[in-house]
Amino acid sequence: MLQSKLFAKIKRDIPADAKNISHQLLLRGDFIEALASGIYSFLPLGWKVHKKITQIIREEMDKIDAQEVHLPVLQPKSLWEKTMRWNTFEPPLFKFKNQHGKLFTLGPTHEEVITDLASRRISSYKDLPLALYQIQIKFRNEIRPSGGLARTLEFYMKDLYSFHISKEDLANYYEEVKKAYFKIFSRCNLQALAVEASTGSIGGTLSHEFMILSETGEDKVALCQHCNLAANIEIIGKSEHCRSCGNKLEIKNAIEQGHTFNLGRKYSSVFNVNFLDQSGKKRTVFMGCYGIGVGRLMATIIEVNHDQKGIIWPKEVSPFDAHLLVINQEDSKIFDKAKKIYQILIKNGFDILFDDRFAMSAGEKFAEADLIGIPIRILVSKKTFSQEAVEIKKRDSTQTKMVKIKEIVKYLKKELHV
RNA sequence: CGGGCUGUAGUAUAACGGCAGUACGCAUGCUUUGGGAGCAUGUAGCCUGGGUUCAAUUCCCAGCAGCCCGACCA
Repeated sequence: MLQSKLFAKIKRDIPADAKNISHQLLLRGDFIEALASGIYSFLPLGWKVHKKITQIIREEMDKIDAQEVHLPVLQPKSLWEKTMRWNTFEPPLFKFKNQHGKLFTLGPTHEEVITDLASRRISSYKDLPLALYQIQIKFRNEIRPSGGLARTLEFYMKDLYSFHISKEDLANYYEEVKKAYFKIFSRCNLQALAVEASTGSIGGTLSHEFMILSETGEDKVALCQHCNLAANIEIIGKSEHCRSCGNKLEIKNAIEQGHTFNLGRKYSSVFNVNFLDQSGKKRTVFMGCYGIGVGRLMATIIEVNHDQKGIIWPKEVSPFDAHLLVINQEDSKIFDKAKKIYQILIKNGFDILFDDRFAMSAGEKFAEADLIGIPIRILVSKKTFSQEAVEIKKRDSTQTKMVKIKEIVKYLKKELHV
């Protein structure tokens, strides 16, 4: 991608309305733009990152044998009355009527839809276990959206639902999902912590929140260094001591980034998701559901991975593989060399942002590159031209390194592990 | 929804009861080019409605919008 054609207006000033560092950097780098409170457009840079994150999630879901589906956002009232959540779901549903006066909601989650669907397709123990997921937009009528992408009224969520013949089978799968979640967060360069949590509007018998420790987090988690107990402070009450070993608890700020629920038979019994076991006896399935907010994850990655100059994207979620900059480009030989290097890189399958812009000082190009945070910067200049090389600098380091033009492809393959 | 704060150009801001200013951006030209360049000429703005007043961007009221705290959440 030529940066001269990129749909992005990178801003030098910090937007007055943004307080969170991730919100500031997303706006300055023109990854997103607000339409209204809690409602954002994703611009090309931001949407590329969003797609990278969903790709990681897809890969990890596929590894635990979950199959991707796409369920409706528009959901009829009747479905929500079955679970008694039409008037009780928190935050309240976005509700409206169609032309015939029939009531609908914009789905804030999909337990009703998926369980209803499963009820017509599961009839035998041979149909189980089953895991279905989607990465899809959710609408939540929050009292107060905040922090840019941290809490929005509409956002993409990966929601996974699993169906099992027994409590034990569900418990085993639940652990597999937890492992997949840790993998997803670690690929985003985040350290996650699974903590015991309350089950809220979703319900069920047990739940874990996936917390990313961060000063800017809105949640507080209690940690026991002695026995590794970790819980949302919501569920430990006023106690300052670990309930399993009595050690003093440590309280830390964290961002809730995912939530897994053991639903038991809460939904399956309402929708009659039954099957015949090997002895021909009718039984009701056990269910789990598991969510990750994609937009919030994008913000959290920035909260944890940035410096004073801007974002430092982990390579797996970076909008581009590398950022190619040319300076001293008034010398057409140097500009042509940079163009040639760009061609070589894209021919080898790399996704490159090429800062081909003229009439822009070197300092400004560097500053913008640091702001948008692509992990590898490749510079072509007067100095590198004479050496038949490029200068490579990683975003998270101050070191630079000369790499011969002939060696660039090899170098990048090694760096990006492709 | 309760409490607080704020609305001036694309962005960040200043001043003012009497012609609205600066910086960045953007456009054009010339000069510049290894860490947010220089000069010149342009471009573009007082959230909406009502009230007070000779006169309101400024003061008052209402509305609308945004942010922050509370609550809730991925």
